[in-house]
Amino acid sequence: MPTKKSTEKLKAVLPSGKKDSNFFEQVYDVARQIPRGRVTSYGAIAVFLGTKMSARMVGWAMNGAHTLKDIPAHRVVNRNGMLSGKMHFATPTRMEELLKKEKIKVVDDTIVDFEKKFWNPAIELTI
DNA sequence: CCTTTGACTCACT
DNA sequence: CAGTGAGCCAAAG
Repeated sequence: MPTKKSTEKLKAVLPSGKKDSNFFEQVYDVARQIPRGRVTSYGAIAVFLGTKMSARMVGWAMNGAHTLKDIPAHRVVNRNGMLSGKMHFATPTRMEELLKKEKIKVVDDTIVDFEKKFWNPAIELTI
């Protein structure tokens, strides 16, 4: 299990320079592993992390992930498949375009066939 | 240290 | 069926 690799990255993971925040680490680790052309939801990641009720934290972590640029935050949307976080990108249309580049159809700020493109970390990563 | 907020979700009205 | 409220946890101010 390539967990060691994630540990290396720990040094630059947090915006505040705090490397003890295991929560953020996990969120970033999962987000990085989202396959191209697939998407997941904040809630799914939250469940995977064990804090299923608090998907907000995932979104908050994504905010920090924005600085790292190695995190495909555009592949993470809310449970409806709507690009709720698009406004947090450089441009509101950036997220949409990134998704379209990955063959993901986006209509009205919502991912088409979201359930079909859905990537469940709890299953794919099989903890 | 206490208050506010935040890219969510579920549930009740 | 749609809207509003509350719950959840952690970080930033």
